[in-house]
Amino acid sequence: MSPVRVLLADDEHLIRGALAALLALEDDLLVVAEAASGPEALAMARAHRPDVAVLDLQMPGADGVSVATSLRAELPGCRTMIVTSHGRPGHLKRALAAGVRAFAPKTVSAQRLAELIRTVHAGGRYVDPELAADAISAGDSPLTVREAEVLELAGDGAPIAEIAERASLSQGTVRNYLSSAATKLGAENRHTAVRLARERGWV
Amino acid sequence: MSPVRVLLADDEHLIRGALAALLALEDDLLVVAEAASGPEALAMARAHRPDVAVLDLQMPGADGVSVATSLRAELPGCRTMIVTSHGRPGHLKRALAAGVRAFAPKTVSAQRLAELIRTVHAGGRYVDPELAADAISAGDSPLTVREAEVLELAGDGAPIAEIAERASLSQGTVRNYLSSAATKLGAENRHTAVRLARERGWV
DNA sequence: GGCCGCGGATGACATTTGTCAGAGGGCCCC
DNA sequence: GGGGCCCTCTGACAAATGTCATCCGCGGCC
Repeated sequence: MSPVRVLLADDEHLIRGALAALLALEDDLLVVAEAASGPEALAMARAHRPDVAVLDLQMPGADGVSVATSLRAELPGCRTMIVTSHGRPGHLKRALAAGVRAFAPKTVSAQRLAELIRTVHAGGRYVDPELAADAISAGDSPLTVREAEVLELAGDGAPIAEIAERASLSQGTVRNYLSSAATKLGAENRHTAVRLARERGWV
Repeated sequence: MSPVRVLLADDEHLIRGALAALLALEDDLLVVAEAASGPEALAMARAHRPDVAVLDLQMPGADGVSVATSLRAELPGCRTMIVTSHGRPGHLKRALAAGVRAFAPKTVSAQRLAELIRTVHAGGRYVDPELAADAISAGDSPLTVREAEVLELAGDGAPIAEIAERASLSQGTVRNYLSSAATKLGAENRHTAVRLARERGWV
């Protein structure tokens, strides 16, 4: 049986290299390409057509989920999985929606990762139980589209005026959205609201 | 010549394990202990007395810099180095002040890391050139002790009243500190001020 | 058609925050 | 002793923000 062809994408050279070395020890796995950014991961995937793509969630250029979305369209035969340091419930949700087959934190062992790659290649799925529990308990976002939009623009602490301009809304409207978003999230003001929404992966 | 005894501390099992495997390939390096948190790193160091401690900056319990500080006091013979994903200028400064001998981003290769460990063991020092440049251009914190303190309490978006209470200050004083801090940082409001100070590693 | 509910928008009003001037006390250094 | 810097506080005013009542348009439903 021919080995599983794997693409590794992670911007941290140290980790990517170490991972490649470890996976190389497995007879049935073959790392055929490595990438340090989202776009590079796409290019490498096109060139090497891997069976499984192991993607870091945070990468320069394009994050793991958007890479997975593109891959799904371009290389339907290529299964994708996400590995990440900071798993937020919303990320998991977005990832699954993008057709990602597995979602694991970087706290898993290399042994386990190898197993996951085999599982995914065989058509299976896997989601870290703890992340899954978080995602379920966090539930769906109670925010409307506009609320989330405005909340995102408020993310870097910009004043209302700037948010209003960037969203092409009146300042009053922006304030209402922020207010209702904060109420829904149980926050005292928009800044804590932003933080909470981020923690739950809703922005 | 006996090998360099190395302690690896990183909360991401995947990376720690992979790293250990890679370093094991070097004849002159010996990973004698691994830890997944700050306190565990300290305990392992006490038990195994490594020559060099490779510490992740972000760990549960206690971050790399505080571990380095404790190690310096308890095991003066143990050299410390920090490896991190997100290098902020202020972290570098704090690390050097704590007696850390090397500071590198996780984008370095394992080969390079092995070299660094040897350099540090031999008494040398190393700072990633890019991080060093950032640190120099960022300069010293213009904030007074209290300003930084209040700014930190403002970190999670709490209202002034709460900050004042937690800092045991009058609300007016808090507002003044936040205002002057924001002015010094060139921010429009305290929230962007917090963000900027965080980026520069001043809080 | 008429009615209801809902997301979206607006303006008015109250509260919070930012800014400024000033003032007293403590500390260090010349 | 004097000067300078920081800490703390106060009071007052301007600006930003939060809250609320209300209105509009749209789709579903009786």
